[in-house]
Amino acid sequence: MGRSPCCDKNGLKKGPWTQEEDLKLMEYIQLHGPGNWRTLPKNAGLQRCGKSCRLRWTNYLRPDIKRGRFSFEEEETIIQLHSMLGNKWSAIAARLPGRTDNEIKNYWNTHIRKRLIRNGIDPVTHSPRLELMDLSSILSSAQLNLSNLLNLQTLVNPDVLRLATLLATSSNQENQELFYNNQMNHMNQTLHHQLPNCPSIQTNLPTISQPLNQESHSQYISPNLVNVNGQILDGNFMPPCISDNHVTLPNQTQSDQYKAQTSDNSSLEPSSIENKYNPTIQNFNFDSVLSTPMSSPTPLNSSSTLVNSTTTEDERETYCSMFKFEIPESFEFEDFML
DNA sequence: AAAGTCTGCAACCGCTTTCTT
DNA sequence: CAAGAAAGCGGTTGCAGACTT
Repeated sequence: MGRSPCCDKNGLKKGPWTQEEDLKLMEYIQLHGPGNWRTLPKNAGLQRCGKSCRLRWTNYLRPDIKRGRFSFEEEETIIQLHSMLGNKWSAIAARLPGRTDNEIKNYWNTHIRKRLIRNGIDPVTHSPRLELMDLSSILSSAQLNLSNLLNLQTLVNPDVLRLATLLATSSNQENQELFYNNQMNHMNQTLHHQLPNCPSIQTNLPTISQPLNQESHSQYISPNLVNVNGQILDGNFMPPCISDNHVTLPNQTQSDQYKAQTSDNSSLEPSSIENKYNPTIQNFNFDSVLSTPMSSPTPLNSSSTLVNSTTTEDERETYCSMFKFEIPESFEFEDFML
């Protein structure tokens, strides 16, 4: 037969914990340690069920809990892990010392999720969704703020980067360099976060002398793995060419160019921006480019098979290209997954 | 200043997995 | 091996405080 019931639910207290209850629970755990939640409430003199005690301890009273705002690095880690693990909050929390699954879940739902949607990123698949994009917020800041959007997302999902490269056909060298260096710095940061011992990437800025057609685009941003100082990396990035107030789409005539007046668009209503720029976006066939055989990992959802020790070579490559770093052969996914 | 709305988060609920007998 | 309880987990709710009208 099984165990006896953990607690009689009748007459047990629910709702917010009082200071006195917290004190009782902490004192008891300091003396006896956590665990055996079934008998703990009775022994500690609490009118709560064991489940409630466990939750209170793990989410609030534990001494190693880090409170306060999430740092940029923590946010970035959450986004990366979520793109890989989905809503596996406990697995994500295991990678963020001092943070609880509940806290991460709340933070995701109240902050990160909303911001991704605002930036046109589907929070479930981490893929770009133009219909979700808040054009006004993107266009209203200086330099189109495109690099900010991309900084956060390109290392999560290459499709976003590919969208950026679609916008990268002017020949403004200064902006090419700016964006390229920005991307490089961010890539190195993320790389070192994942692989602390990996040397920094240093490559020369490729020169784009004229707008790329789709064929050369595919060639240019194909998922070639490049060997950088002995590390195999996905070389799938290139600098978009964004001039001060124009972004030129490939295969577009001058009249179709996506003109964004960065100096005055802050005064535009979202609807007027949409009306002004939608024709260009609609005319351009994103689907045809996105369906070209580039690095496009299958979007993960919560039911997707997670990386494990039986992960195939192809799957490894997929995850590599997703995050732009190599997963060494010796890497034990099972350890990672806890 | 009051009422209504929004936001953040602690805690609960119910389902699944793990463990014990 | 089966039954049933404990533990774990993710989704949801309810409330307090902040913000807006």
